[in-house]
Amino acid sequence: MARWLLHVDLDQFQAAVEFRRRPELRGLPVIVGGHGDPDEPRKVVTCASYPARAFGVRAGMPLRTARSKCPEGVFLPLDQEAYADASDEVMTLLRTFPGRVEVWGWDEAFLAVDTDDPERIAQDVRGAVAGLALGCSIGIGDNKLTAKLATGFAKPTGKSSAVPEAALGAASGIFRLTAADWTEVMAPRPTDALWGIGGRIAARLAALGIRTVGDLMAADPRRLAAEFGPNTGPYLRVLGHGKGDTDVTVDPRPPVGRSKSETFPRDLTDPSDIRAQVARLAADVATEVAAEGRIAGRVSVTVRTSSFATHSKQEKLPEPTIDVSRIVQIALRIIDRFELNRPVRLVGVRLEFVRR
DNA sequence: TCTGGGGTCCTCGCACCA
DNA sequence: TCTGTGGTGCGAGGACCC
Repeated sequence: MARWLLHVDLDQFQAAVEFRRRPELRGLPVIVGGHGDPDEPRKVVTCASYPARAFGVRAGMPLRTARSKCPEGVFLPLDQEAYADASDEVMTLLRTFPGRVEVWGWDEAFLAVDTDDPERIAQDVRGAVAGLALGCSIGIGDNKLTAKLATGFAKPTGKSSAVPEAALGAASGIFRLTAADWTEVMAPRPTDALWGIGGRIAARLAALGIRTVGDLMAADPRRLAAEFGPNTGPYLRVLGHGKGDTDVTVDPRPPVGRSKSETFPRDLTDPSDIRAQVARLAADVATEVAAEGRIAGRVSVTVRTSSFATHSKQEKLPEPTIDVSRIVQIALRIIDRFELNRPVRLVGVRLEFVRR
């Protein structure tokens, strides 16, 4: 029997959770984000239902833009608690299948299974998830990278502009991608089709004449190392060849840190207002961290100005602490090191934990 | 498309020290 | 004592992901 990785990705997750409690919204262009008010400035779309996507609405788009593209859209506020509960339901269900489950965010998981018929298991998973009144797409691969990319071809919308021939019949919501068909499927695609390569790295690759996955496969590793560093350079080439992690970690890794940030509806200019917001966020995040019994070893403060320039300063604590007032005091000391001479649109406070 | 919030990991420059 | 060098820790920033 062979080892397979199944990447399970819930479809239009936040919208689907809303459909469960408001079935009358099914089939409508639903847009979830912010407080559900499309007039609210500086809030963005978290999830658009497939009908809303047909209007050009996308995650990350300002709500105001979404409304101009889709005036008849139904705008709903985020309900983190409901999504967390729904996610738990799905992950609990996945753990009833033979195999190992690694949770990957709210709406994704990897399932490692030993089988000669991974499609059969994928169909069973889809059926079980449908029993929760949710939908999912499943990518089957020989590692996490191929499984994850396969999901993109299994999505109902046909996420990619050029869906491979084999996926055209994938109304089943399942697609398999392995080393055997990697070159045929992926080589003609742009480098940012790969999981882990975004717009910035794709642009830097393009400057080296590397535009497609096929180009990346043939690239000189020394040249990549010179451009991207001794670790990232060779790693990019490995990605290009479709090699990926096969380890599935059942136990969640301990978090490295916790942060809170806020973009204000209007820029802040008064330093005392900025200090007050930093103190509030620091107190919030420190209270949460203390409640979980974690110990902060480092405090970091981020400031984003009206021009979107983002700067952060940090301080390692002489003694790790869970004391909220002490953390607030340090955060204020850090914000006082900034030159607050430009309007500020966002501040954030991050705590990094001491490993125990 | 005037660009959220919460994460993780990597790189680079600098200071310090042996 | 002065200078060079290499390791290490820290701070800042970049990039990616959902």
